[in-house]
Amino acid sequence: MIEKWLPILARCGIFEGLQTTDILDMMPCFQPVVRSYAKDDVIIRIGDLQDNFGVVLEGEIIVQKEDYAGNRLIIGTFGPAELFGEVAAFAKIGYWPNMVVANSRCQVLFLPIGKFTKPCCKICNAHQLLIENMLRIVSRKALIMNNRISYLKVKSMREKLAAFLFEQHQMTGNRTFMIPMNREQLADYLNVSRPSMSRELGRIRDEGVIDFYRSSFTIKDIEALRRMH
Amino acid sequence: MIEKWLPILARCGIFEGLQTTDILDMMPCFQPVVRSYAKDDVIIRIGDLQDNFGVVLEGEIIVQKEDYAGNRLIIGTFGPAELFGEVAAFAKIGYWPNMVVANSRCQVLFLPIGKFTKPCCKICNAHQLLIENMLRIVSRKALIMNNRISYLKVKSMREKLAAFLFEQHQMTGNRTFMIPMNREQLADYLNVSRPSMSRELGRIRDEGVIDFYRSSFTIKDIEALRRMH
DNA sequence: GGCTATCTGTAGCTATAGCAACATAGATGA
DNA sequence: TCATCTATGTTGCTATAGCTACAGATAGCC
Repeated sequence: MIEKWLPILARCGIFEGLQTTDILDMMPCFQPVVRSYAKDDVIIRIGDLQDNFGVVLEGEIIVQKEDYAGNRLIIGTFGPAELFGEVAAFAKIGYWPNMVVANSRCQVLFLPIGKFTKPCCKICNAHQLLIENMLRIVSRKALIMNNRISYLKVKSMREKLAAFLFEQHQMTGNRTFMIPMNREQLADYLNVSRPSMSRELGRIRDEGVIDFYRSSFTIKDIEALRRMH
Repeated sequence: MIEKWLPILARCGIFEGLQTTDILDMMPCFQPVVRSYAKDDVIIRIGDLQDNFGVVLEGEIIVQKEDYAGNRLIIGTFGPAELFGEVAAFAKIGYWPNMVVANSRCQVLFLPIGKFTKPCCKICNAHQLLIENMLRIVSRKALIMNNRISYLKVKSMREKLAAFLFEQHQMTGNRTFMIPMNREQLADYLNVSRPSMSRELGRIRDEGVIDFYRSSFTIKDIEALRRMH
């Protein structure tokens, strides 16, 4: 059953430097669990007890915060071979600090962290490597959050949008690109209201700096966009 | 010279589970550097090349972001035995992503990360422990940032203040406590303007929920404060 | 004691963005 | 093809918080 997902697992950062045969060999030690979810299923609720973390095998999940009033902040979206919950798991606080929902039909593998810090698997040399990989992964994710704070720090919506669009431009290396979110999600990502965001996007377009249609954006004046943030 | 700081290092999370003699033994391998700074000295500029991280030995440092207009966001303040820069160091991006300044006269120890991932020191058993400690530390810090995002997410200043004061109350376990920042710094921490914050603090006080004088705060109505966030 | 720095509180004005409500246009499905 | 639903754009009103400027209070220093 796990064999089916080996190609995905091999692309996963925690197993970097390992052979697929090694991964397969150590799997029984981890006693992994695979679960399936439908779109919009709640995978994890805030406060759920945690002794494991997730690996997305198929589909996409959203990690988010939500307050009593229903305001949502998207922490991130994760697809095949990406991890979630590993930060809280290794901080060992014992419960999930964020909500996780399915953004599409998806399959998720859960790995308990007990076996990571207490080596017991057949390939013990690999143990050291697993921890070093995990240290790198967690650090990277912490850094993404650090950058994320930069977004949220910015006061004006114009700056948030400029920073976001400029980053998308740099990531894709293209002046025209598709963003991986709809308006509602982008607003939740930048932590602003959708109508206000649409209004500001319109203004920036009217100034001739960008153009857009739905999820497709084109930067017409890169310098102006850079000056905005 | 390093001997002088052993009591501080022993309290440091990376050496948890090690004897002070072990710490002393492995120090030559790390080729540590100790530097002194005066208040307000810039310790690290954004973009400085990074192959190490810092341990505060004495005094206090501030990790912050600053934009061209001089707006500042305080990421955190760190005192004796606390680390800074280890997240970026182990994410291996090669440069410092935040600015670090001295909040008082201070002494800082810098440890290169090369020796962490490539064991070579005399006490090699300890190597494994160092990495596991570091994984826990980095995860915790990532989690603090995750919580920090919760603060910044909140739209209204009232909610930010309520969340902050409530957390201070829970941390100290006391209804009266001193906050470790002045008004200007608190405003930069919550990412709001100082006058607006003073105004809102005054309102909350007028409602009989809190009382304060300078850095000393007293919560008079815990339930009301809890309801605010 | 008196001087100066810095910190904190206050007030008025204004710009920004939230919100609700509605309009339009794709997309989906019977 | 039509009907429905969802995503997106638009508008007006309003509340919030930013900003500047100033005033009072405190602390440090000579």
